[in-house]
Amino acid sequence: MSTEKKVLDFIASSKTNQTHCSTCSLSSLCLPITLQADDLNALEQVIKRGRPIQKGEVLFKQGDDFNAVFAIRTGALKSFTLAQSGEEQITGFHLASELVGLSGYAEDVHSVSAKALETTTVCELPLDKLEILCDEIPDLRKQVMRNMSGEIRQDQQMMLQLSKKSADERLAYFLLELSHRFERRGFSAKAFRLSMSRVDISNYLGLAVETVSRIFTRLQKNGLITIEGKEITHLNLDALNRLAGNPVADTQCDAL
Amino acid sequence: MSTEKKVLDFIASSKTNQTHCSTCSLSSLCLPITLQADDLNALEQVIKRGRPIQKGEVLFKQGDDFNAVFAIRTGALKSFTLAQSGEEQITGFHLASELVGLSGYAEDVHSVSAKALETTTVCELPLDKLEILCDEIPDLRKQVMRNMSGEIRQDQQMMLQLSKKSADERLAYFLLELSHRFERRGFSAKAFRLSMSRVDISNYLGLAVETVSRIFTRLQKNGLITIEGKEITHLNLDALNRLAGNPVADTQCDAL
DNA sequence: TAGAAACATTGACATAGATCAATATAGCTT
DNA sequence: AAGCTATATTGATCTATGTCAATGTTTCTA
Repeated sequence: MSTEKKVLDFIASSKTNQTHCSTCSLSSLCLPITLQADDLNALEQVIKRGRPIQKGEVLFKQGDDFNAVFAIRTGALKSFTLAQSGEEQITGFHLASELVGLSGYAEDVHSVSAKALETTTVCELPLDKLEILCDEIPDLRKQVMRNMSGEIRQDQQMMLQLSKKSADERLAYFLLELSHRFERRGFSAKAFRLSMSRVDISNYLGLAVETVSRIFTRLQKNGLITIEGKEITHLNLDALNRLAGNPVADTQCDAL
Repeated sequence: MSTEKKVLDFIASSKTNQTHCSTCSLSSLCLPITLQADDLNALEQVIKRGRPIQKGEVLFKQGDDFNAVFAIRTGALKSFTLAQSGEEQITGFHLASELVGLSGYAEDVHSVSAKALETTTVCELPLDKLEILCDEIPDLRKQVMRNMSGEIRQDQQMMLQLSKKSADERLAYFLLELSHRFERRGFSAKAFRLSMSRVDISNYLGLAVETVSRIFTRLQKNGLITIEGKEITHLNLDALNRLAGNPVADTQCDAL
């Protein structure tokens, strides 16, 4: 621990030495990586702590020059693209410890906008500096590439959801994904707060708000979740997995 | 040109010095990059030419160890994920000069399968060697990252299509995307062959085959395309752009 | 070159989820 | 704390697209 240190520990609690969440890392996928102390110091020199971003505030906009990526320290963001026709598609929700903005790399401009879902603090990683470090620190390069690759995987999973799954399946998928992400960060898998609105959820899942609302109440009626407003107090993970079409060890599928 | 050389030229005609398609490159986005002659030689040492892959044959499978990525020299591939429930989602079609398999990076196993749509030849880039070169050649690292980032952008565009666009809009989008890619490679934007089946197209676009078939005939009836089987002989690009919801210089939108 | 198998088209009908409309609730602002 | 606005829920319809079924057309295989 004197020569190595988890990157997330650093990101999440910059300048301190807390060691919670030891399975997490810089990666949005929470891949465990470690950096040598020297490398970590180099990275530390480069990170800029931003002021808090208020709910609804924009961190960067689609089309902005791509000159930094951001690691979320606290709070949550959504990112979204705008079609020429004006339609908005939410491409992802981002929680603490995740990296946002990498999709801008290909075109030198951000390909999405990012907006705070609640008061959020981020670390800014200026691109020029990050580039240099990626060439100097192979572990960092790998980690950034893993991040990108993970986002591809995630987006492709979403394509599958959007093109093949029913509304119920999509909502179950959404809840389970969130649940996993909270769990990996050391929080409860069964109780958490939805920082995004119903409209955001429905936009993300390619559904109408009304549909999402109806499904939430139905899921609640059938005992798959307990929810009040944005507060989820209990997820029946097995039942939701069955509903989402994922394999579950025990019993057969008769939820809903 | 003695010290620099387009990478695609190399990939597409390995061991020769052809210089056609000067705007293309290794990237699936056809970003123009160049490598120093020395670097190019280093890359050349690493590339393995594979034997031709026959139509329907699998290049790699979801879950396979991730130990190489592939650059397509000739032909076309589709890549797809399988849900646990068995549903198949095509995540992309890949033409000559594109790079496939990068999404496996995050998990050390391929996250998709790749299958030939026609007889196809590929260059194999063994991962271990590619990794070393990425650390030695910053330009190559950047190019690989641009590739990944571009795939994210592309997948997110697809999410928008799947969740916000009508069947007609999706098909128009699909045709226009293909058209762009052919054009960038120096082929006609208005006439080309669809190497994938209607089933593949419908799977990719999240529609039923019947819907795709119906739309093709309707588009033809309305003069937006001329198509016979897999052979497209004329695309009305302006009208398709209007249909897809893209801005077009002239007249108003009353296609269809 | 015939016959089989895969692929494509077309029509008739069914339905999941969108849309429209009304009401209820939560979160801000002063 | 009252009032305003944004957000959420619920109900009643409507419709784009899926599903089922039948037929036509290519593309393989022997």
